[in-house]
Amino acid sequence: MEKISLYLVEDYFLSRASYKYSLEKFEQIEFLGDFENAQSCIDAMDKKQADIILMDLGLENMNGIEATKIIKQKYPNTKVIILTSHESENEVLACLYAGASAYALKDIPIEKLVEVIKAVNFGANWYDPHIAHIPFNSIPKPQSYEFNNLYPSSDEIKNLLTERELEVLKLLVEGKSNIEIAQEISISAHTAKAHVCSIISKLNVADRTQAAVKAVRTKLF
Amino acid sequence: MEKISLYLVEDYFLSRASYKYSLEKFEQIEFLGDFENAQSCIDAMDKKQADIILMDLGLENMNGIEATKIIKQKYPNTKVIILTSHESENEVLACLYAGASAYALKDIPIEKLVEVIKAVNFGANWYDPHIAHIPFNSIPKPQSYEFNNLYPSSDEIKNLLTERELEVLKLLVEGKSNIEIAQEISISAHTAKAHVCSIISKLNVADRTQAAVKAVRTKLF
DNA sequence: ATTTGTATTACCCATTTGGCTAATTTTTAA
DNA sequence: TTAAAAATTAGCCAAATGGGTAATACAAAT
Repeated sequence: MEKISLYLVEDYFLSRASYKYSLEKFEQIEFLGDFENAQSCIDAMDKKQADIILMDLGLENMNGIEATKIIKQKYPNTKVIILTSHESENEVLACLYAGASAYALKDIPIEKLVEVIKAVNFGANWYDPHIAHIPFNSIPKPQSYEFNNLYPSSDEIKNLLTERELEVLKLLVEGKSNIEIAQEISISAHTAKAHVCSIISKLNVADRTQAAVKAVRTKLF
Repeated sequence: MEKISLYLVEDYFLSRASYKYSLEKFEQIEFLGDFENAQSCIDAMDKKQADIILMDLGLENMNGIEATKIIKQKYPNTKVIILTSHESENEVLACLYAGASAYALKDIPIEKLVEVIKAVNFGANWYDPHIAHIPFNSIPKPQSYEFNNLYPSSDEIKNLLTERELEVLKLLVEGKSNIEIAQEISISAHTAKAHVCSIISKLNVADRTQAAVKAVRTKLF
């Protein structure tokens, strides 16, 4: 069985030594090196690519999120596992956006971490149960569970509405009232209202709030 | 090593037989049963829960998305792997929203499927490379990669508003009027209105539409 | 040349909304 | 125990909203 090669980025010396010591015991793992900052790891990657990088977040100079982004851009085949004690929603999402395959908290037992490494190497993702709700919550809610109208497609809306109506909808989403919309695009309040009525009717919703929510949900604006 | 117990839901008889035949060869897998419709599987789950359910999407009566939702609500510990030929973005997102742990396309080799089953059983997620960009794209783009200003925080709103106000805001986002909100949570229309006013004031917006947009934009709902 | 679709404006009317103040009860925290 | 915060209800009022119909103008398509 092929070994899984691995780099470790962790600024705290003792943690680094401890992980290295623990991980080297596992036969399936080939511990290629450990670094106290992200740049050293990137330099090492330029010479020899690892299958997996264990990445801390709180680092000097370049933080783990930026490092993950750079590494994934240069070496998309290398998988990054975030290994940190940070649990903030923002940091988790930013890491995943940057391309991390897994997010582990530092209290993870070493045996479990090895399982995560194997799963990630296979192509899976893994999120620590404490933060797993965060990526899950970023999945948009479908309108229903029927095949036909799961999500309103943004193209659908674009085709349904006229140019002018889309213009009005955009302002509506920005929170403008009918009168403000009218002023913005230099039409009468009556016209603005007519457009809004038309939008509401075409989108098949009850009021402007739902129209705005629908537009935002479909990533139209 | 503990075996991984498994149900299979697939409407096409030949596919079902083929998967059953193939999967039963693997020692780590305990094939508990196969069903041509989702309800039969749910009924079976009520008697004996499986670790993993392989779920087709296009089924008679109840489709695989609905089935996944129901199963995950009743048995959150059971993991669902979608096994289908559908590749539409909407269906993928709806499945994941419903709680599926993995999404495999039917051309997957059986050995790979078994690896997916093992990874999912461990707690990982897996998305077929053909559709992996879909959940990835649902992760919102951070404003920067600096720790401080990654995203406008939804925690901010959560802290600002009371429990009750968050409840009302959720209904507001769903497009409910004050009266409907009142009925929904069994309070008077006056109270519902008071909550909405308070929300508008606290979020520092002009009206309910802006409040809804702000909530959706910050991924609060 | 005529139809069609869109944009524009207008009016009427019932309902909803948002701002304001104020009182009572419940819950929570100090 | 007392004080503060939150939830509940109420009434008043001006403004905004949404539904309906309808007329005019203009451009594009048939």
